[in-house]
Amino acid sequence: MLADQIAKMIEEMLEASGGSLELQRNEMAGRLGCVPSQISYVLTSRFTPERGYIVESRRGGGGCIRIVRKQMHRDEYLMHFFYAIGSALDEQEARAYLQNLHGNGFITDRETALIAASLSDGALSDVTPEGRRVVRANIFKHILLSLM
Amino acid sequence: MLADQIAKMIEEMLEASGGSLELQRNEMAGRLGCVPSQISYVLTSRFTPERGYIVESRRGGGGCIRIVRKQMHRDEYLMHFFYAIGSALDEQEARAYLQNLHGNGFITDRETALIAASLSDGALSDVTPEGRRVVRANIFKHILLSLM
DNA sequence: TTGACTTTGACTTTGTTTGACTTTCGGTTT
DNA sequence: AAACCGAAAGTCAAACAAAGTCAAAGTCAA
Repeated sequence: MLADQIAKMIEEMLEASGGSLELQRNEMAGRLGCVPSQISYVLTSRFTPERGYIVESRRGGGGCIRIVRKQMHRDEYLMHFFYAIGSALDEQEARAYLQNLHGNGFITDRETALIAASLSDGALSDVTPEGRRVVRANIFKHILLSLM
Repeated sequence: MLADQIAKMIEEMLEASGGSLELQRNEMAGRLGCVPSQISYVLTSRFTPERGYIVESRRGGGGCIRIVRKQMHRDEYLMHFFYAIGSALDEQEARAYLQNLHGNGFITDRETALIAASLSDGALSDVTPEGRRVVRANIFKHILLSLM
């Protein structure tokens, strides 16, 4: 399957470059003989935060896509959290996780306060109460990845 | 990319001169082999107040452009931020502010990465694109509060 | 045969580069 | 002075160069 080939190729490039790389969507699509949006598809379906990847991009002339692989096995503890969080989370649960992280020395005082602030109901007051729990889980997971 | 090269060059000149400098648009464009308005473009797209720069200029014979990197003091700085962020914010703007905070030593590397992660489009992907900008501004403001 | 996953391409959004035209400033000429 | 001139910088829209989005169509396994 096309998508798998592309994923494999990106994986190899990541390997060769030690975990992070920049590519140009159009250029890559040209080399592979596929439409550019196929690259986008592969990135959104395979290189997700859940699987430990961070993808950023820039449009316009000279634009590009940056892919970073986070070392999962590096810290099983954080990964454990990552999975424990699941897809939704309320403020109390989030605080509990934070306490735990803090207590084990993964994050500083300031970082704890800062993360608590960004996950608070107040900060997310523009999201519906139901969506809020989902958004909170997502933010938390992105933060965990950034700490690895 | 041309714009990035120019930005880098100006950045270096600022560094070498300790934070402020004067340049001539036409003369600089000549040296770089680009049209003068490219310099203007770089200045308006990169050397913005959000990123902590002040740009002034004088037209006419002997005219020039003056660029100053400003560093404010903590209190007024954070106040200013609150105003500046407003009620909605896209990811690019958020990054610019973050870069500014980091550059002035208000937040560490880790904190910068962590906040960037929590404000990223990825982290907020469950919110509609429009709502996202509002939520992002709100989170950012809560984070700033937690830093005071 | 249905439902999840893939593939494609038309259309949108964002960012860059260029050049023609305008405005402003300082000096010179009347 | 007032008018004029040339040397800056400013403005703006068009052309170009990416990446993003989305829905329709295709594929395949259960």
